[in-house]
Amino acid sequence: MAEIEKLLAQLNEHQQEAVLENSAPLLVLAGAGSGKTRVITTKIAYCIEKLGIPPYKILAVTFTNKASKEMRERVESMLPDKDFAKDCNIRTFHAFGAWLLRRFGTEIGLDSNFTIYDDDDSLSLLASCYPSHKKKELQPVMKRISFAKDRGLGCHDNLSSLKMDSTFPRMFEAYEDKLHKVGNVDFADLITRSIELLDARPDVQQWVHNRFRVVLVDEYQDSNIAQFELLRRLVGPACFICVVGDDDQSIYRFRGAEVQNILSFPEVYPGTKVVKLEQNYRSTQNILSVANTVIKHNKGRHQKKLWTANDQGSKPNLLYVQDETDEAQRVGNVLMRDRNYDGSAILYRTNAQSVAFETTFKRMHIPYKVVGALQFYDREEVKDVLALLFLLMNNRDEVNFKRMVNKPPRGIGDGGVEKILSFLGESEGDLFITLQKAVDSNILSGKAQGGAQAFLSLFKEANRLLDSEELVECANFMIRESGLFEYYKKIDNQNSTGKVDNLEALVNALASYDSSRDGLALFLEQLCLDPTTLGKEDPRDKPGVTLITMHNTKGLEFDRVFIAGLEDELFPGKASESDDDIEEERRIFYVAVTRARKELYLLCAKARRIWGKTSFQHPSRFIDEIDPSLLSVQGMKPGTLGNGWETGGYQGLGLLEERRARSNTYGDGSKPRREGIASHIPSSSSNLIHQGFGDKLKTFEMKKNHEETNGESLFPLGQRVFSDLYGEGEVITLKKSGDREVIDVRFSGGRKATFISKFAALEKIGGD
DNA sequence: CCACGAAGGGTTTTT
DNA sequence: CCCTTCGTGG
Repeated sequence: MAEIEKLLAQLNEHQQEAVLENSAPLLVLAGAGSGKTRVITTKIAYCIEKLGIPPYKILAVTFTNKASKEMRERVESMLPDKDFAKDCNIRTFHAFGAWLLRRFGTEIGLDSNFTIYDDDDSLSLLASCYPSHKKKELQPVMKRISFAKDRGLGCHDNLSSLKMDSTFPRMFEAYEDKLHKVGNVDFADLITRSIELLDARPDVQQWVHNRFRVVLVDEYQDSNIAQFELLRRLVGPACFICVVGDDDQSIYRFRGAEVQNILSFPEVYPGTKVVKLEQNYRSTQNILSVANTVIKHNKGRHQKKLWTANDQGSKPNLLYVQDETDEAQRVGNVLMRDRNYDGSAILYRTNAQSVAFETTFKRMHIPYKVVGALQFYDREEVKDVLALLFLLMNNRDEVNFKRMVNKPPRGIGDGGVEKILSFLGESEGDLFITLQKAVDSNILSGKAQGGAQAFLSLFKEANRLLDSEELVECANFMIRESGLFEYYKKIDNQNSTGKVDNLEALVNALASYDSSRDGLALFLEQLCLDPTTLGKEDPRDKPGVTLITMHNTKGLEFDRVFIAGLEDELFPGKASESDDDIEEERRIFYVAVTRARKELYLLCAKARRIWGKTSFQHPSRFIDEIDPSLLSVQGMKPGTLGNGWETGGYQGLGLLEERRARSNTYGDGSKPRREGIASHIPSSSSNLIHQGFGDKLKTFEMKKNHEETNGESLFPLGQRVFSDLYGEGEVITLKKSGDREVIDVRFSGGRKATFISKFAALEKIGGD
């Protein structure tokens, strides 16, 4: 009992207020590092210990697997009885939906053995509705379908807001029909069908209302409309609801997250009490200043004053580096100085960026762990075995049937599959009855006939093994009898890939589950909900530097944070076109910066290999948004040598390599360009470089331009200029991008080049 | 029906 | 750079 008092005593006034309020609906607006998770976990402890609420009556919802794991661990560490924490329903929104549907799905016609289609499977399903369409064409359609479902829209609703063509509702409907027929659900269904369930079955809703006395939602700013609708239905009249969020940390808009949810909460729940947490306990003042100056640039946000009583701390560092290898090396050097690997994290925008760090760190013998990357689940061989297991659970699963019926090849080609599936209608969707009928009718070719029979008996025996609760036996049998074992062994022998080892690892993972059909179901479900944690221990337990995407770091904190790849078109990403897109990217940056407790490093490379081609990078606009006095800068910004970013100054790269890289990147002009800086590079200037101008490439002397920028134009349109390199010319275009002025200059002889005027080594000539 | 080779095209971010 | 897709020859 004294424990809970101790926990409370550690909280500040506002945090305590948030923990102690347990009747009125509660909205906690919590800035980064303000102890938000601590409030939720303490609240859970308080509800159990002080208010005597049974743990199983508490539901705590998060949005990412990592966050829910984190929360569960923290609650466990707070409660004297570990089982209490286990009894609490601490899940992601999707995992909760799966939990509910597994219990009551039969009420809305869902089989109890449904499995969950991931994005790939969903696309395959849609493709099976439209065999003549290419997957490429269908992908955006599938994306829209998911998006619609995330917003709580069904195929019969008004979909005009999605701006799709008139065939879209039809395709949406066809997909939904098919999904119902095969008896599985997709990710969005975990939410939308839960809503459907609660609407269709008042008795189930009543059960839920009786079950949950307390509902807590973390990272509420990331909830989408469908999740909000589900939440509304979960909360009964006797249920206390508390949501916690920060509009500055909303980074899942692409998935339908609706910041509006946080604003309208008090309207939906009249009498809502609002508590604000504005004291940051995590970061130094210097780090917080960087975060604040950047997020200030967002227009659509609530003013709030996040402050800290912490030390000033050291100045955050900004490092300009040559390329991604140099980037990793510099980070490695910093790490080697004090060897605080465990307390350090490298944050990047895209998963692909981890590769450079991994290879460099291996070479430098720096321990590291990659968090969140699909390493195992993604493998072809693993997916194959899982497909067999999915099919074993649900014999209507057409996607996985098609994947495996002829893998490894057993004589059933596309034509054969077509013939088999023509019996689907008279088999009530059961693919094995379908297959049996096809075999009986003798319409398959000789080879296909034999293959079909083999596939049938494979599943017959596998089902028998599963029914006698020999799950591991069953999996091993399928792997060997299907021919996958031999198939992958051969591949392993040819190019020593270790695929058979992965098959073994998969069976090992399976072995820790109950040997029944239910055990298999649980295994598959956990796998679908969190594919990153298959067959290996939690990577966070391993010592070493953490490599992680910025999205995945939400809720985490580190003594030292490196933010890699602060370059235009990488971060903010290439597809960020609208102001809203940029604001979302800026929030991601804000989240990343505020993960750091003591030290912060920002990295910006001048060149980067993307798809095997080197492209020259431009510093991220977010760097420009930081007051330079807040940073300690090392290395030189591209363009500072006075020649724009096109014509040199990239020290450290050989001329040959540089020239080749240029011609690759800009030479053919085929690279799609978005609105923004890059699009202002005229293609003729690339020709100029392409035509062998490299001969004259040299490092130019820095020629500083001392004129003030002040948002004033440095060069009017038509300004005559002189360049040491090009000779006389005239400013032909002039654009502003943020506080950068970018000009194109045409020189005598027709050559053109692009400059940032602030840094351009150009002399004005003639009248002004 | 299948294996192999050429060609083309593609990066966000997560459940 | 890697992965999927498409076309050919057996």
